[in-house]
Amino acid sequence: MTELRSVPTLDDVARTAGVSTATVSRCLNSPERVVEQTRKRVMSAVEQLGYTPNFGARAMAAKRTFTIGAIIPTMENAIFARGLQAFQEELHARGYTLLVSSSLYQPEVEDEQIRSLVARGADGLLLIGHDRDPSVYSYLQSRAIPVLSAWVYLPESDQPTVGFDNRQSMRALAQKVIDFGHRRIGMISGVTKGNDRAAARLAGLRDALAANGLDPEAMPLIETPYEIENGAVALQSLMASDDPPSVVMCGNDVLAVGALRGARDMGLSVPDDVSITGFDDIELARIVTPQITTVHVPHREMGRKAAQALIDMVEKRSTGASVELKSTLQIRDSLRDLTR
Amino acid sequence: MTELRSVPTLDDVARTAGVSTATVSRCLNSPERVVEQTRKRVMSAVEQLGYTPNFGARAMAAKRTFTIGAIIPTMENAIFARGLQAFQEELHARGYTLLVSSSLYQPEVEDEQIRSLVARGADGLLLIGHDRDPSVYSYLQSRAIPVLSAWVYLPESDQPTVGFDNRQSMRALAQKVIDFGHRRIGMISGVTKGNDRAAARLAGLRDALAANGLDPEAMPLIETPYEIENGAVALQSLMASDDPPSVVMCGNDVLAVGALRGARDMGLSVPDDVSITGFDDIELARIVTPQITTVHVPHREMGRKAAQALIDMVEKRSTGASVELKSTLQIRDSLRDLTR
DNA sequence: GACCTTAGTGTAAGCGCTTACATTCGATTC
DNA sequence: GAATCGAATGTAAGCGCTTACACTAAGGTC
Repeated sequence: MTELRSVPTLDDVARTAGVSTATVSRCLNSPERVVEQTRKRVMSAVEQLGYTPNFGARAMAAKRTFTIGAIIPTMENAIFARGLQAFQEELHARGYTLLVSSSLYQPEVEDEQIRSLVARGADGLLLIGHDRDPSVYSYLQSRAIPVLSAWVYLPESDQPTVGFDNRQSMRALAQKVIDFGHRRIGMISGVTKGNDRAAARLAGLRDALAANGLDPEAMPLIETPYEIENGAVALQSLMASDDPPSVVMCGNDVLAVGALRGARDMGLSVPDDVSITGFDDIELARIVTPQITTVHVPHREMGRKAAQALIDMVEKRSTGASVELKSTLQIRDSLRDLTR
Repeated sequence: MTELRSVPTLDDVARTAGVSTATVSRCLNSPERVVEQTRKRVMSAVEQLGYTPNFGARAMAAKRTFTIGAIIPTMENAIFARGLQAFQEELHARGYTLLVSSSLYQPEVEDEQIRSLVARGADGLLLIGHDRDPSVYSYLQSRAIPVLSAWVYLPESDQPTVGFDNRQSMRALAQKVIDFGHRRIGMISGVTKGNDRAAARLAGLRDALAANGLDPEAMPLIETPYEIENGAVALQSLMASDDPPSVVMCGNDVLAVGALRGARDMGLSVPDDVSITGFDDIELARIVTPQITTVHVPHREMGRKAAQALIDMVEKRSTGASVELKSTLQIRDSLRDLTR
């Protein structure tokens, strides 16, 4: 039965140690400014009382929180997990704490989360993608809160970005697909509205088609939220056509895995009856059979670089330059080479 | 070029609206106590200034944050994602915000995160599993912060739990495996130290062995962190034995998927050469080929129930009763029935 | 020996909010 | 018409912390 004494405050510690509150605060925040003997006394009082500083009070007085906020579209699939994990590790190593929320791909929810993180005193914010209402950026700017957009690379943007060129990457993959002799190409894209990464990937595929004399407008296309089940349904609908595609390119690996299952459920063999490609190179892509041809994104590196860049901005070491990462093609069994 | 005026405060709003700060505060927190006309004036001032309440100040004055903290072992694989998502949705519906951190399965890190969440004013805490240093619980108790342990069901514990009986569930699966004629059973377990769920699953398997006249001590066992790669390595090591098991039961689906890949890489066919089982029934289990026999855990329901129970505790409607959820066996292709 | 440093510590003014209590004022009651 | 009441609003005291500034004492300097 633990007694329920009230939570100890700085004052209690000061009284117990026989010093002023200022000294206690200094012991905690810049110990080198306090002489050893005093510090020991204070620390043992801290220990004895089980004191933990009140974060809100500290934030209010110091106007710093050493907290970074991140808002990702979803935690449910693995797209962001690895990058975020690396982001978090790097922050931790630099003495910052990460606060995460998920927006469920809904701009209004994201808005709310941004305000909530700001209200909580986040020193900086990591957002995914860059396409959002300008008022969001002006709100953050008026509060002098650094923002970094990740998972995209847009050097010409006002805001710094850390990521890769989604459009170019998809274009490269599509070029490979075309080089393999595919002409009837279908796509299962993520929802492009409010999602610049999805839109860029779609655009990249169209670029490749146009560059090879194929009609981008004629391409069978289904837009659907990033969920496995949706990939399965979409594939079946594409393959039900009179002139089904020889390859279905998916907006990400989650859709691709779904497409794979869709094909299997339909009795189609991949890649003999239809080829499938993904994007992101999440773990899933190498686990399914056949393994999925995809675009490898250096997620961990992106997370780490994003953390570094954001901290630099927060600590005023830079105003934020964009960082580009290179994606690479991962050609695996789910894509058939028709030229051989 | 947005001007960088300083962040508006309650005072600014009050001045703009020509009322006192108390009235503004009431408009925000209990609007029904303010007459319509005043409220409108205040709200338009809020709008006009782009005012957002300062969370720290609010928490300090009100001693309530409407924030719940959760600490999960990892975000990197999907084990907790679905349950947490449901937890978050339910909290949101009830007006609470969720703060998540991950402990990387390290008790010291978890400790630190707990203190950090408490310092941030969390009204209640969700933890995974129940096996931790008693000082953690007494610390929380001295601060009167409700805690709920999830992913386990331990009715006899001091603390409320919401989850299922890991031991019994694994025992049931093992019984099925034995009923299918398997006698040479190997296990790839998660690290049991500091992880009561992993330990319970291992114990459940041993229970079943003993109950069927098999020697629990003789069972080949590898303990390894929950990662796909580790599952692959462990399986290969188990199968390299002179008398390899006919079935490898894994501590969770992540290990099982790894084991599956390990078998494939070794040229073994599942389930003809070796059967594999998992635990959790995450999406992965149904995506791989063959689909994995596993224990289905109602993750979403668990998340929802946990949120309800925790809020009830925070709002003093209950002191927290444990809730048991039922797991169910999912027999799929990765387990061979040797009796037919 | 008077004066200046400087290191170590204390004093006290906020930071932005909520809320107990005080005040005001129009409506109701007799 | 005076007394009473209650609804709407205002006043002001903290909540727990950081930090600018003030103070003290011990060395150094000339």
